[in-house]
Amino acid sequence: MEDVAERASVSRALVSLVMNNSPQVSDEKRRSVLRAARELGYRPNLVARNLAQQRTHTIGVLVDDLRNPFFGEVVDGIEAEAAEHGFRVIILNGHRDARREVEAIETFLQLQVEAMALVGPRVAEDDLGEIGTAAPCVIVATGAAHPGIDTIATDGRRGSELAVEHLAALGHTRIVHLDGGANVSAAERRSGYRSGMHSAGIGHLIDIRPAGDDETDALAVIDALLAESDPPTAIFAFNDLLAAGALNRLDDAGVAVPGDVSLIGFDNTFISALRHLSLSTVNQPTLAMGRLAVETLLRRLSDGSDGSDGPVHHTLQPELVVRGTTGPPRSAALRPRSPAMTGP
Amino acid sequence: MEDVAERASVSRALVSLVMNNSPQVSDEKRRSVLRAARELGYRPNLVARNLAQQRTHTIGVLVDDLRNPFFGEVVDGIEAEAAEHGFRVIILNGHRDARREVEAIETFLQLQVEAMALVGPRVAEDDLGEIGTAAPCVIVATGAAHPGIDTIATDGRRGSELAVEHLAALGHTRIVHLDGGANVSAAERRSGYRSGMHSAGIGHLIDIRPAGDDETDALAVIDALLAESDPPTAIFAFNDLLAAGALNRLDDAGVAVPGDVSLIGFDNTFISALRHLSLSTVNQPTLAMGRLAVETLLRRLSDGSDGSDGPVHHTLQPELVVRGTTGPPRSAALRPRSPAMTGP
DNA sequence: CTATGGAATTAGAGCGCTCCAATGGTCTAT
DNA sequence: ATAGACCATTGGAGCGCTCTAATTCCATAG
Repeated sequence: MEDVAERASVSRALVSLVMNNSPQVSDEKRRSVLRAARELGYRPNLVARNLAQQRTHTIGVLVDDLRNPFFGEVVDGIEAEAAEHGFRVIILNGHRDARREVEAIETFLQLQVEAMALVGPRVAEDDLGEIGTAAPCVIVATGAAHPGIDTIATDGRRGSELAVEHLAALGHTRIVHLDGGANVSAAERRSGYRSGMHSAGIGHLIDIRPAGDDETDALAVIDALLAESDPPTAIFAFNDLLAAGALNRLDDAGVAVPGDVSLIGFDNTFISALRHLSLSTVNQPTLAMGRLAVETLLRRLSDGSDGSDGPVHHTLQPELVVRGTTGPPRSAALRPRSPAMTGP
Repeated sequence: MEDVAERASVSRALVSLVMNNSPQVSDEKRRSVLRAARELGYRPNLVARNLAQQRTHTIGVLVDDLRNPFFGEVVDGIEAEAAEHGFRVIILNGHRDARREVEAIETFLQLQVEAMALVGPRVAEDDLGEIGTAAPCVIVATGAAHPGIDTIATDGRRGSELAVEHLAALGHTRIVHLDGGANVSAAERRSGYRSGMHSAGIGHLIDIRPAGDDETDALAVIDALLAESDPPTAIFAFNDLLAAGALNRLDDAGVAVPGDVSLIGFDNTFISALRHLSLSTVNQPTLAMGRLAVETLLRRLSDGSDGSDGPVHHTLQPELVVRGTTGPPRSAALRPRSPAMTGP
């Protein structure tokens, strides 16, 4: 910068003004500074600028798992909205691990991000402690597990109800829920499953199996289900990945979907749309969630409020997406020579 | 920091030493500084540290598309290796757009990253210009399109040959290649397809159709192929996503895979492993590529060499992954009443 | 009792930039 | 002619930290 100033025979301050394209520099000087900068290959040092300005114009985005396309879509929304407001986004990977998430958040704070969006975090509110309030922070896509922090979520309860209603309307009664296990959104979706079952008048058939949130988590549960004397006619899985895993296993076992068993997931990831899976599922408006997350953060930023005075919870509406893995129940039990159905 | 120093009644310099856990501070002082820091909720300011140190210990990773799980896996490898060497990784999203990639790289440089890994970039070497050499830079997963820069790639030519050999061994001769179009790796895979066809003695049947690198890019091409009087018996797609799109469309049209048409992709993304797709494909060792990328960067960093003195090209070996979408050719043409095969 | 060395600590300059207050210059109104 | 207003420009302090060289302190040797 020194050099640029000298070459353009102006002061460092003037170079700074040009670099921030301030309106109050003469065209002549501006041109000469820009030329000098180009000739010297000058590139402003953001580290120094951030320090001097005491601002970074940066939002930190923590992504639970870079391999899950669902999160990628949310991040797209975040980036779009952030860019429109002159914010940069840097992404850190949580690797599906609460401990690494906390480390990442700590890194964000040390890097002086102005706000943070945690996308699908696994860390519990308690473990977040002071760290989550050191900068405006919003939690995206994790449901109602963080009452004390701003959140953007799809109504997981309602989404589950939609799934169950759909299956019940098709005539299913023996509907099993593959539970998300340790995943933070699991409780909400589970409760939606419960209430859906009750509203459909089949509350006594509620059947919840702990599974997880990854393809591999489905294998053992499906094996166990198929080994039972009278397996369910429908399965509602915690998310698409789990459903995909379940589909694999059912296929292995020669069970037809939806002929023998109906299957529905959650998230409407692009994989569920692949024709050969053609998974019925529940859509989350990912892009809107991302944008809303940034809006919320920017509001906190301009308010100067830190969220301790009443957090904001945005809940978006899920949508049922019916594809090819749900259909009417089979008329006989899977194993030969068992009664057709157990429902009332 | 000032406050911490005062509270522990030591100098700022000593606090700095403690924060960087230098061995040459007495246990007594160290403890008292750490306590003061904890009590005040002190968090070192990395921006200031980076400026003072003239180092950031940061590697910038540019990802072509966050929604493609293939890239997520490469990044996992990069992060693992970087962490082992005390480097932080920050990720920027290229959004499948060369212009935004250049912007992202510019941002990295301004943020003073010490090195950059470009994962699956779309930007051509020429457009990179000076920008790519302002810091050590390695290009991952984009094949041989960047002769002047360090690269880590799977041998796309060999991979394509494997795919074609596999199809030829099954008895296919009318093998069409769905080309990656503007994607930088396209040329290499195309040339592998060519040489594979020649080695199989069916060079005269080479048939390349421009497509793209996304699911949606397959639709029109498949429609066109099916409308022809004698469609191919096998399709080799540029990547898994494209293959998945092709599979969708073939399915729509009631064409059996692999009964009527065999299909093979490239990348071995986790989606290809989903049982219901069960896509035959070519594996790239993603994790190893990520780690190797960081190794290469670190070597440049310690050498002080900037790559202009002979870039390094690492080429890893692809592997054929045979799943359920490839099989022997159909014995009759797809349309009734056409001759069975056109091969020699 | 002083010299010597080593370990622990500190003062202070400096990293590259921004931003406030101050400067000089030009123009208009009195 | 002079005061005031207004604009482009600049000097210099300061952002929070590190790092070198200097200083202090203590133990040991001469």
